[in-house]
Amino acid sequence: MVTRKPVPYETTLLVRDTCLCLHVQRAARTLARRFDDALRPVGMTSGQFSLLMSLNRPEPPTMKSVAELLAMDRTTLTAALKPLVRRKLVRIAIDKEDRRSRRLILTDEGEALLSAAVPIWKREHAAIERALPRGGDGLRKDLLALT
Amino acid sequence: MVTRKPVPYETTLLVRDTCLCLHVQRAARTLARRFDDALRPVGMTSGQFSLLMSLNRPEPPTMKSVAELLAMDRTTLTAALKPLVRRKLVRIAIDKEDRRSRRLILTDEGEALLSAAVPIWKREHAAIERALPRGGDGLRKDLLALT
DNA sequence: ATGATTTGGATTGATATCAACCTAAAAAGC
DNA sequence: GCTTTTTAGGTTGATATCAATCCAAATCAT
Repeated sequence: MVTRKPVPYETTLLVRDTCLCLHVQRAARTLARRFDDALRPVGMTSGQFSLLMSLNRPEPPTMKSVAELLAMDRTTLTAALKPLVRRKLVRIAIDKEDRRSRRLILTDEGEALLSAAVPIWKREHAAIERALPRGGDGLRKDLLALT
Repeated sequence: MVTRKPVPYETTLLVRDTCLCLHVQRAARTLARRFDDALRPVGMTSGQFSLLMSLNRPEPPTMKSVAELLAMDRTTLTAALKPLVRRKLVRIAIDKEDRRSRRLILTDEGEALLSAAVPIWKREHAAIERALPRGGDGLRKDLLALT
């Protein structure tokens, strides 16, 4: 004889109310949508903003370091770069010192687009911090502890 | 004459250190990977776990209500259901009262798989809460405020 | 009632995500 | 030196994500 409801409903409620993976995914989707909407006028998604911004350094970073910074898989980064390279916002160059590595170079067009996005980010981000009862610092600490 | 570096490096550091969208995305990726790894032995991803668990109710929910609960687009839910329906873990039935709506029904196989996943979730989630300096409550509050 | 609007989903197209597997280059061991 | 191992990325295949668009059913307005 097979048990009909092997998972009690209370467990479902417990997961729904406490699961941090679920809560973080929900917040991630909501925030991404919000920034996607805000950045749409300049033709950029939230993920592309984070990626382009991470390339704005004195020394162009390697793919590995960017993937680690964004906590994403290296192959995800490869895919994410394709539309940016196609739009000539990013250029990929083989590292002179280590020919396995690729340097990710923000082009002038990429810089210009990023520049247009910065005030949008500032406005949106300030609004989000205001919505948090205790500001963003505690949240950032917790999120860093998870990474 | 075109300005060379329209976005100051300090802005990049500010975004990297404070952007909640970025921090939440990073944590979301890291947590998803962690639960994906833990749940792999039972053949389920973290997202599929959340989805299947949300179907374990006395009354099978509609797609709209599940999409809202998970804060995901309705079309994302349509896509996410396909592999689950194919594996016969979920069955989709037209609502009797409103023929536009679909009721998502957890099958016996779905229940069995979910049942196998619950102890894994409990173990993993307890470990994550332990890693948070102030426990998960503050984090959950903040994440809810963002959604 | 009946025509207009709203609502629940599906489809298509683009990007995002990662596992599994592959290649090439650098580093380590001998 | 030369072989083995490690490391940086790429490719493929599957699922995830959402915008834009469409369809059908329910609701609203008159």
